[in-house]
Amino acid sequence: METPRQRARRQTMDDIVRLGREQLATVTPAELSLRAVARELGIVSSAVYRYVKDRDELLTLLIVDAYDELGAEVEDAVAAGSRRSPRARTLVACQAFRGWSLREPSRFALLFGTPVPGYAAPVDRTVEPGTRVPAVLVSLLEEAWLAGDLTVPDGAVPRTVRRDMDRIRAEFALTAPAPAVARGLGLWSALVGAVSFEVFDQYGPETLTDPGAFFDQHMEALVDGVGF
Amino acid sequence: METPRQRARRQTMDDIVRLGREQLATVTPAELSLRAVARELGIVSSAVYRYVKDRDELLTLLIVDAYDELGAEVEDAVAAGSRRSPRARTLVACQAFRGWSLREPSRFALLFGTPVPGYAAPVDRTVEPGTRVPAVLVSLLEEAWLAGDLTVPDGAVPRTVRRDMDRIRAEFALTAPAPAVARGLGLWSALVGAVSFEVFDQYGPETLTDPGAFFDQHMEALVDGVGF
DNA sequence: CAAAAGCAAGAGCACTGCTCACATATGGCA
DNA sequence: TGCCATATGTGAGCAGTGCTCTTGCTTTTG
Repeated sequence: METPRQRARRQTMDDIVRLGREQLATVTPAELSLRAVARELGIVSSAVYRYVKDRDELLTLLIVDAYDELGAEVEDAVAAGSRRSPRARTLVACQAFRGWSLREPSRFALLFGTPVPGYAAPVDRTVEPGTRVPAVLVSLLEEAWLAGDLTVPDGAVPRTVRRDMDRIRAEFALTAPAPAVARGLGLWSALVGAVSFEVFDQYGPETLTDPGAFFDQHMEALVDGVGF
Repeated sequence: METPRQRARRQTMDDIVRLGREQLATVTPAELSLRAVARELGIVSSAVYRYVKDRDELLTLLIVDAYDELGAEVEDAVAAGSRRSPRARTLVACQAFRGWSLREPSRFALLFGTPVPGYAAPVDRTVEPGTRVPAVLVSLLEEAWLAGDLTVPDGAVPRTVRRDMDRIRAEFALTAPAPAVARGLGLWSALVGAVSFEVFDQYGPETLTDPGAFFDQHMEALVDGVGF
């Protein structure tokens, strides 16, 4: 049974995360303010430390929150097109990733931008939600491989890289060969790079009038490169 | 002739930029402190505003500084191997980019990470130095095209993208066709993405024991995809 | 030589994260 | 039911930040 106090605490925790998330809509992660959260919560600034140890603690909560929302959105998008080819669904995943990121630039920055000052995300809490999107990509790769729709790139893979890829293959129980996995990982970093360019306005000013079309084009090229 | 006062001012300006750069070695852009610069300069905090209008102004100075150093380093690396193929030199450029970025993570973050709060880099001062690296990539692409060493990807390019690419082609006086230029731009964003993953530790923990080898592998794949 | 312009100092405002001593409300237990 | 520990909220305070303004001094300039 949940005592009223526990219930109140849980609600307050939820409010804190919600207010933090709302704050991230207008402000970058580095300037996220605990005092502002307390203020909007109608509580004196020091009281918020009863719920959250640190500013870093709040960041961790928001990171997990963002990873989960992003992961769910990508997973849903992929699941919605479950009758299409792995290649097509991979493109859908990329578009879903981009969509969320453009809608939530500050939360994207929280996950993939400059890490905040001395903060190191606690591995045990962020790794699992943080791997949801790459897990989707990797499972689509595997699916394509099993269906015989994946062209394995030829050319030797350095021994060190092969070992790393084999570890990943074991972790995700993949049968797709190491070179393909390596390309998949490359796709992941290239995807984040492309989205990061858009979200952070890295393309020169006025270079792309239709960034969406360019993105789709780019992703198709990348996916082709993977061997889909 | 330079009056002593002008001379002193110039030196102080140089010191400010130098101290800022040194501060960036241990601290992320978001927590760069004007007061700290003033302190190390042996000056009271308010006096630094005689030289630098804003914290943003200092950021701009440091951005230009970093772009220039990075640009020079990449250009030098490419020039050093001037007898090699455009493809090989493109890979050299990527490696040089990665090298500088890993050596200067905080300055990399300044250029390619989360943009600081309300700060928008003044276009007239940052665009020129900021395009040095992409300019190198694009000139290597052009060189390969002129040498007949570039396979133009087939497949149609959406009209909007084609227009954007044509604008870039005009700006850089390129004869290489639009689809190739598009792939070149994609390479640029993928390169930044890959380096960003390393600098910001985006790959899971302990996934890559030999990130350099993976990077080289990945870049070769990307460069192949461009058509080199 | 006097006026103007440049530079530095110091106080002050508003904001941040975070700690601590204290007061009050709540819940389990005797 | 009454008591006592625990949970929660308060307010003051410290150290740090960016930035502004007044005040005094120094250098350059007309």
